[in-house]
Amino acid sequence: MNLIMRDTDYAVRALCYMARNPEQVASVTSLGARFAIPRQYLRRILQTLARHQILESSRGQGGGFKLRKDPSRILLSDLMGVFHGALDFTRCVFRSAVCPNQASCPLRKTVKRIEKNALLELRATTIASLVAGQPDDKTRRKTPEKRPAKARKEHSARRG
Amino acid sequence: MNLIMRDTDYAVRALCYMARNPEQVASVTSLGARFAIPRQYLRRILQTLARHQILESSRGQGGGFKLRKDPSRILLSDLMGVFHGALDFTRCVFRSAVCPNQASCPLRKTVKRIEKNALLELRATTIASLVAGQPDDKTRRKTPEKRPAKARKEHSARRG
DNA sequence: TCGAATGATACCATTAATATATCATAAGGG
DNA sequence: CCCTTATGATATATTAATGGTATCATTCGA
Repeated sequence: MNLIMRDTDYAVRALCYMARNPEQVASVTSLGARFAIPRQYLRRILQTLARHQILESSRGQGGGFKLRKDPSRILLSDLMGVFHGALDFTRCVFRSAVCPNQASCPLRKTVKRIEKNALLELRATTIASLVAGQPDDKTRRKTPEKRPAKARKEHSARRG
Repeated sequence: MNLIMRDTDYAVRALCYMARNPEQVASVTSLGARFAIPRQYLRRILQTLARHQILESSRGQGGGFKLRKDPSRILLSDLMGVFHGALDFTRCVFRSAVCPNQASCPLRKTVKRIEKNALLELRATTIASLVAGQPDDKTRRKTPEKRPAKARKEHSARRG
């Protein structure tokens, strides 16, 4: 019952960073180290975002990614859509074979109402709004830079 | 991205039926046939509900299940909790190892807000309210009884 | 030309979802 | 009394989704 998946979450972090550092071309290696995200996984994520015109990429030495779209036009709902398709709380369960009276089914109506409200909020949340809601990078600098870029992913406490 | 899982959905159907037929002791076989739900799966579901004091069971010939709790006190959120634990849209993703600034993280706040609203609706939805929202069994009898109780589950069009 | 970077994509491991199967026990009916 | 129909408990199987890794090709700057 997870609303935001890991890939979406990782994407958000990387995008927020890029929004706060718009001039910089950020490489997967540096971003992965900074946020402790597995390199190859993050790489696939950013490549996907580039294919969707959200990022632009440059190859070769000194290459990496930067924003192509304005942060205020990158909706959380878009990102979820990129990685998992459009939000659909009723996928499968209410498919016609199982639930023949789709139109009237009150359970479906309830779920659809919840979904609609969730979608409104997800569309109102953008990279820009997330960055704005966050303390500025310079003000809260406690551990970020001194984290030894070691990606402690292995102990990956699931269900923690 | 499914809010209601199959087991919860199956449980809702069985419970709604029992709410509409309070005197009847319903066997897994009859319910499974009526709603085209796999027998053994439904059985495990109802056994779980019995363990949670939502149903009472009787064994042997003529046995089966009936409601123990009043339909208006069986919340949709409860059922989800029985099968999948309490609703938690932020499970795992925001665990501390990955998201160190849990308190301030604006993404987390957004998700928590969505979750809170969803929970309000899920708690407002009961077996009683679902039954009330549904046309009475006798009035809408179009296909229900003539469905040949054959459980067309195999073609199970996933992602449909 | 070397090395650091992405593009594309195939592969792998774990977990969750969705069942199915089985052994034991209980209870009613002939 | 035993057969059939039930549930109680639980182990096993199957499939898809999730999270992550590896690799080959290409690009580009020093």
